[in-house]
Parts: sequence; C-alpha cells; structure tokens
Amino acid sequence: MYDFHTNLREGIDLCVYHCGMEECEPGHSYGPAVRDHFLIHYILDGQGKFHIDGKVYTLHKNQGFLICPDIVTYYEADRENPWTYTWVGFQGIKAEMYLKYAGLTRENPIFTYDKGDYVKECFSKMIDASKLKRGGEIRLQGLLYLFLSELIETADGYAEAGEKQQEVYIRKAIQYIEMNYSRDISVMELARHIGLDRSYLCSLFKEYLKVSPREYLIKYRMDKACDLMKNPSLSISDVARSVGYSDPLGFSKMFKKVKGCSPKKYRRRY
DNA sequence: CGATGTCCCTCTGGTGTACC
DNA sequence: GGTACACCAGAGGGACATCG
Repeated sequence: MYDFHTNLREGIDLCVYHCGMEECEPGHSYGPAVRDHFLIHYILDGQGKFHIDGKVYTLHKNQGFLICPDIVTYYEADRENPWTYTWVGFQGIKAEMYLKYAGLTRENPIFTYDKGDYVKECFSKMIDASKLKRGGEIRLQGLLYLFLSELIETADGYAEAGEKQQEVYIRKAIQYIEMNYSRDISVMELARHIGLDRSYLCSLFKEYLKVSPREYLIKYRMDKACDLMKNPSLSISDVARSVGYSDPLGFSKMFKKVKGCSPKKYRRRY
C-alpha cells in the first residue's frame, strides 16, 4: 500500500532536493534529459532558451521555467548574453497542487516575477540554508513554502478565480486534516465536514494527490511524529497520543509500516 | 516501556449504478 | 460531468498476551 521504501522524504508535503545559482558560460546547456523531481529555474540576468514538448521559449531576466518529473527538457544559455539563474529542485505530495495554484504546469511551465527582490531573496536564503550544519533542511522547506506562496499570490488571480470546485474540496480536506490530525478523526468525519460522500472524496484524493484520504492522514501523522520524536523528553506514548493514536501499539505498527523502522529505532538513528 | 504476534470486528477504498 | 449511494473485499486497528 505504501511506497516510501527508497526515500523517507518521498511522502512529505514539500521537500527541497537541491538549490543553487549559476552564472552560465555562453552557450552552456543541459539535456535533453529528464528529472525525477520538480525543478524551477529563475533568471536573474541575461537570457536563454528552454525547450519542452517541441516548444521553444526564449526567456530573460525575471522569468522562470518549471521542469516536471519524467519530462524531457533542454535549456541553453544565450551565446551573446548568457543567463545567470538560480534553481530549486523539490518533490512532495503537495508539490504538483501548489504549482497548479501558481498556474505552473507541464503545458504552462513559464512564469514572470518582476515585483521586486522577494523571490531572488528566497533563493539567496535557500542557498545559505543549504550550507547550514543543523536545521538547514527545515529552513529550506520554509523558504520553499515562502517562494511558492509568493508565486501563487502573484499568479494573475489564477489560484482563486481558476480553482476548480474539486480543488476547493481537496484544499478544505487538507486543512481539516492539518488542524485535526491529533484527534481520532476518520475519513467519514472528514467527508461529512466537507459535505461530500466518502467514496467521492476518496476518488478526488486519488485523482489530485495520488493517495487516499486515509493514506494522506497517516503520512501526515507520521511526519509530525518524526518531528516530535526529536524532542527526547517525549516518550513514544506521548508522541503517539500527540498525533492521534490513543494506543502506542497501533502507532508503532503504523510507524514501522510507513517509515520502515520502529519509532524506537528511528529515534536512535536520528 | 516498547516490540511482536494473533484474533476479530470495524472501517476504508474501489467499483458499479443511478440521479440531477 | 458531477455527485451520491450500495456493496464487498481487504486492510486497519483495538484488545490481549508475552517477551526483552
């Protein structure tokens, strides 16, 4: 049922893989190649070309492009005025949905952000955070949220005006889970809260998030549990209760299933 | 206190169908 | 097309015992 065997980060809402900046040499290129995660480039200066699905976009300062997983792309710096860009590679359950809110898809992979230095500073802080010895991963995650929220905010009203009713249901469901994961909530209760049939809500989750509501809830709880376990003053029972499991046994069973090791071993390891 | 195993009832996901 | 409802197989999880 779960497929988190290769990388514990796969099921997380959003997770930064790598970030950086490059002043490209004239004609510097990458590809044609595919990525296994989402990758956004934001151009700070100069220009270049981005090839995807047979289309070629000529892009310049304050523009950016999205590369989706498993899609062949090619990009090349201009020979006269090569671009300098920053990039961030990320993955996660919510990545596709947030990108969609920002109006970014495989079909529409280009954006323009010329409302100041906010995005540029996000990237700069991400690069700094990636050098931190402790807490860098958390800060990177926070900065990625800030970056994406800014893209969504400035996405020409796409997010609210263009949001489909089904996406509203999903958003409400996720909000409900995030605010109630510490209680013993069920999918039935979740569906009732939104005013939808349980089966229909399930099919929407599968369609938009590729996981069932239950899987999403469990994954969310286990990620929270991982965070809580970093606090040595909390027992496994305390952590279990804090994420909605009245029975530590049930929590341990599920934790092992999702994370691949028992809570005790996880705590020792991290 | 936490891990492991077993039993058994409840809940969930998925599917087909019907309604608007 | 979007949504609700009924149904069923299988997974989830609570209760209990045992062990380290």
